[in-house]
Amino acid sequence: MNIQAVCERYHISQDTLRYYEKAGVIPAVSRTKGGKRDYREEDLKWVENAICMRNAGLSIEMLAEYVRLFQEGNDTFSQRRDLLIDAREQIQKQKEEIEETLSLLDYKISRYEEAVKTGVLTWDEKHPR
Amino acid sequence: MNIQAVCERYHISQDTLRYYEKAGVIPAVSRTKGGKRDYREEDLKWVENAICMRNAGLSIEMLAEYVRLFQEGNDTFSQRRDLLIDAREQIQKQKEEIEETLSLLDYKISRYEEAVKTGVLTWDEKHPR
DNA sequence: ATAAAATCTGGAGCTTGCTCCAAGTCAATA
DNA sequence: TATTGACTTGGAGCAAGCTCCAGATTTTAT
Repeated sequence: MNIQAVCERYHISQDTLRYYEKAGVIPAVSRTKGGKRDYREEDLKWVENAICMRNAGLSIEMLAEYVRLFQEGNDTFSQRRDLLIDAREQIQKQKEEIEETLSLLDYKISRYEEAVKTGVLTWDEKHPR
Repeated sequence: MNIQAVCERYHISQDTLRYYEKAGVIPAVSRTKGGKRDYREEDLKWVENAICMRNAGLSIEMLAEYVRLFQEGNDTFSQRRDLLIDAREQIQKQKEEIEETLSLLDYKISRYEEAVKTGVLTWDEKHPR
């Protein structure tokens, strides 16, 4: 599968795909004899993984470190586990920040729905701005 | 309340506080007659709000737009409501990405816990990398 | 065989969101 | 009153994560 097909499938630019490879976020992709990238099943799995983790907000650096450990072989299981636990903690915390903000937004939106109707914006004192 | 006390209370730098004000993420802060910032109750509410929204991942630009509408007065209720709904949708989506990644991470971590014990790393084919 | 389209590489450039710095002002203390 | 320390501003600098570009190579279509 050529790079164009991959970037269409995942709605990601060619530049970003090449950048991910150069940055080590995915291992070196298979090539045709002409030197063009030829994404195999395995490569696509790595691309999906990178997109998923990046969408959740994990850093390029962290993903590259995982790939580095992966390529180092079976002596790095515990380091990889620790890295993944670290990643989980990071995004779990982010999820909590989001939940807090969501509930605040829900409150504010309800106040604005009312304000749009009545022409008056009111805040319950128990709530922050 | 002076700027130092505020940044200590919220674990945020003086530079960031001044930047938020300059960027319009919070309205202009009250001043002493000497020209120093003097954060009143109202100012602190805005600071808290900015920190909460930024932590959830909302952009400086979006927060500044809200403040702009706020300062424009009561004719902007519906625009502010729409902006907040937009914000909610953004971070709701982000929360979903995180949840997807969390469940993938949980699976991978469990595989690595096992790998660390047994020396062998296995993937269930139903799961992605 | 040749033109056009796709891909390659290395490196420069861009955007966001801070972060740091210099030079000046204000305030409290010795 | 002099000095020290906190605060001010405008602007430069920085890190992350792309994004764009130029010039070369490969592939496809005519």
